[in-house]
Amino acid sequence: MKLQIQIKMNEDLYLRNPEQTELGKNIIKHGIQLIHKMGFESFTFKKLAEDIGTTEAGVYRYFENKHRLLLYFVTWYWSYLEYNVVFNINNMTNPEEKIRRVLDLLTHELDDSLGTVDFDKKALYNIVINESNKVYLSKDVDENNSAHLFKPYKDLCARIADLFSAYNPNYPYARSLASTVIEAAHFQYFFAQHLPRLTNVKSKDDTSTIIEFLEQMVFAALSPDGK
Amino acid sequence: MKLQIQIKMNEDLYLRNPEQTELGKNIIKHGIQLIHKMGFESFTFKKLAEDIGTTEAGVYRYFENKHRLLLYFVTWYWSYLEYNVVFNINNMTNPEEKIRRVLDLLTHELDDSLGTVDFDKKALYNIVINESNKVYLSKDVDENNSAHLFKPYKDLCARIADLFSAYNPNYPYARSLASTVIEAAHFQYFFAQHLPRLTNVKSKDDTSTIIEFLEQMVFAALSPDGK
DNA sequence: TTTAAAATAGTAGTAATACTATTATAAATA
DNA sequence: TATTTATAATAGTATTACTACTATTTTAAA
Repeated sequence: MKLQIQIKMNEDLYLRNPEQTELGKNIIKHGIQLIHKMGFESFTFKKLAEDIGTTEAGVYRYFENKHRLLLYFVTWYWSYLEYNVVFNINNMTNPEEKIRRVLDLLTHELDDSLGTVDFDKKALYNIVINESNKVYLSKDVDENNSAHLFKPYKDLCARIADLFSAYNPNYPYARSLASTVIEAAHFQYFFAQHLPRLTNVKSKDDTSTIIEFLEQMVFAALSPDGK
Repeated sequence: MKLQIQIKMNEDLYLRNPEQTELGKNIIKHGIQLIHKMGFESFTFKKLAEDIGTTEAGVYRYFENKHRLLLYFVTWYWSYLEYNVVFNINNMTNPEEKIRRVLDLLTHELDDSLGTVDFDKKALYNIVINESNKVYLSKDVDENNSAHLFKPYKDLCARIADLFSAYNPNYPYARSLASTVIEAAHFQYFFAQHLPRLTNVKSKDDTSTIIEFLEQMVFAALSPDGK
């Protein structure tokens, strides 16, 4: 049995819920493909509209601008990942095992174990790697943050930080380590692909090295006798 | 005695060397101020030209586009930082002490110990924090990389990785740790300022926590008995 | 069953951005 | 002094990021 995944999105992310109409679903589906293919900077609502077979104004009725659409995608990923983390470690008792599983989830494309969606998860993972930082590295971080648009990212980070604290209650930088690990997982993948001198990861498919690097770093940092 | 700092920049970064004319120097000086004030997305050559008192075309004669100008600034920072690292650890013998000094340099605004420049170093540091990732998170990474435009970043990373390897020759992820630490230093600063739930750093002036976090992480990871 | 109002979609704009081509002016050299 | 040569300013264009308005369809009330 396969479930259809439904993630409740913050209503401030969109002007009209894209999940409720055919056009809306097409905006999501084709939007992910197009941003993935041409990169966020070259992506425009006009190109998206042409791709779908609607008008530019049609897209604008769903999303305020392309930044909001990107934020919608990235937020979906964060939410899905947190849900995936919770679901995966649910039946585990060993804190170390939980952390290993989380690092595993962070470095892999989203799998379909929880259910299916009607867009390209691989493309979405690539968007997260290449573009996700841009959603908060902007002049309206504070405004967006006040509107709780980054809540899923902060929840994910807090959840991982809690695992670190459970493993070693005396470790004082759980949140910093969590955000560092999330970002590093993505950056190491990107560097392996484009700037290999910045990493020991051999290729973009070499997820095992990313995991080994992160595991060694995390458990060393969390070690009670860590200097 | 104060020296005037001169950093040799890759000639592919600009159309005409901005250091050789008054207008060029103004583009650098006012460009840094403007990007810092309004953020890279809102920044345009037209606004810069108006600010300086020249024309848009005048700016275009020096830089191909605003991305290249940003890359020029970020590259200057990387080059200066590497020079600063070399200069600072030059007379040190203890590998641990060297690493501590590097982490210190990474988390602080550029100081004037090496000499003076005629632009706002504080503003440049903020640009690096807020915008530097955008120079490589773009569709033309590979092209820019082929033109050696990221060499200073890679050199800086290699230099830090070498210090890690000197401290522990058996550590297998020196490069990954170096790039992670560089990025983390900047991200933790940004998170403290805008998304505090993602960090244990209390405020943007709380550099000591950033340093303590990074030091603990680095030395734990590099520890020979690290699990 | 007609009619009005509400929702949705399409057309046609505008201001700003990111440039480029052309013309004008100043400086340097023959 | 004439003439290249270098540099700067003017005036464009195509594209982007929207918005206002009009047309059409759907829904609901009379």
